[in-house]
Amino acid sequence: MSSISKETLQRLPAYLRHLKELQKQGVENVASKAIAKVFNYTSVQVRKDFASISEEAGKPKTGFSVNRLVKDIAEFLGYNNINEAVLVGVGNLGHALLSYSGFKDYGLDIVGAFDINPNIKLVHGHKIYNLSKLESFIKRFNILIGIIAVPKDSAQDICDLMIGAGIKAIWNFSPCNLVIPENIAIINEDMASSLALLSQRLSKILKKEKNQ
Amino acid sequence: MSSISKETLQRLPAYLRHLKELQKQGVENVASKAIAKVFNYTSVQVRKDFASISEEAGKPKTGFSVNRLVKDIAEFLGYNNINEAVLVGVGNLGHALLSYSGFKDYGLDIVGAFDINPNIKLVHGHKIYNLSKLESFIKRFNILIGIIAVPKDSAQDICDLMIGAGIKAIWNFSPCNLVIPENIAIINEDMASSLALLSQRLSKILKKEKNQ
DNA sequence: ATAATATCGATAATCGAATATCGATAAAAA
DNA sequence: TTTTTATCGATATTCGATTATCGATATTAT
Repeated sequence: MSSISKETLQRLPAYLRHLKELQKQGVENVASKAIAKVFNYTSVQVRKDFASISEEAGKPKTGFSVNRLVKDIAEFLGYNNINEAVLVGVGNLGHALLSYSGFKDYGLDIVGAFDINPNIKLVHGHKIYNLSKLESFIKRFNILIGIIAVPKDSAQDICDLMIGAGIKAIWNFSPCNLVIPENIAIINEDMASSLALLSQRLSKILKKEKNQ
Repeated sequence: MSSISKETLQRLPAYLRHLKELQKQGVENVASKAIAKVFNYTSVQVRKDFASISEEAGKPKTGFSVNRLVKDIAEFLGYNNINEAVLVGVGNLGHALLSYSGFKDYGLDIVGAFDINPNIKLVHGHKIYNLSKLESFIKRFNILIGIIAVPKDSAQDICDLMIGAGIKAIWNFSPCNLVIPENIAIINEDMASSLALLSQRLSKILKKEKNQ
């Protein structure tokens, strides 16, 4: 069935952002070519991406309905049915995550935040619970998503604790490789990996400029 | 020449982390199969990745020298010659980035932090400059990397300012699509994109469990 | 009404990355 | 010393994603 490619899936949120911007500007229709230009893709790719998530076809000479695309992408990404998540680790990064108001737009709601340090009480409207409450909280509210923002040395312990309590998907912000069973989803937010890519591209650009 | 694939490049930092861990444990040699198991790759992939960045071959029955791999990967990723960067936006996310001590290990040094709000003075040992100083700072110290951690509405302005001053690579943490000329490198740290992937994997897992 | 044009969808071709295969070889066991 | 075994590198294959091509069609212009 709806077997969408990983690559397409990852482009969708960016499309959506852009399309919402167009919507705000009152644009009603948009050609794949115009969108392709913004993102530096080919128009074929944009059309294929759209085709894989929307029933509505684009019209020759007119393009795609912006409203319809916004609706279909948001629907596909599940931005309408909110997922609840717990966050563990309310250090600098945890603070940043808790203060980010955009998650709800992406269908994510951090309903519980935990830290081993009981001094912290309230961060951006989120009450901070002691780590000892994590397990029962996850079980009681049947939470499926866990966000890890603790120092790397405790990340694996927190991960195990989460999985033991019933968490099925982990969003890991700690710079470490977590070992997990195979029926658990994980995304590592790996800054080192991004940075490697950026550095390489920078080198290429500098080399190019030199040779000109 | 050394045309390494994007995918390989992005796996390297994780390998390095793991290999350093092995090094700490006193492990001298490691088989590609053992590493593959940790990351859920095939051993062939691990070997190909290593082959693309190291001259040293692995030995049958023994595997690869951990020390040598650590040396070669770190060298390849440029973790020895540090890149200097400026950061703009010292809100919650900016705080988190400034407080992260790991960047230097990845060859990145945030040498200047800027904010439009002149009340902030010092964050984790970094003096915060007024945004008005950004351009001259970049020019004076010949900074090539700019980190954007401002609200999305001002991100494009900051981006333009950076590029105008000579920045060649942008690490964007704002949830928006920046428009840039083609001789500039950019990486978008797009949480919505990661989240989309995580949600999809979670759905798949839940569906699987239901059908069992 | 007819012709020109922009855009589409579907199919085919290309490209790049992951995986499988297999002969070679270093170390360990017999 | 000979055999077995774990592991490797190189090559071939498969797979998945991107890009190119082309005929069809809605709109606009003549």
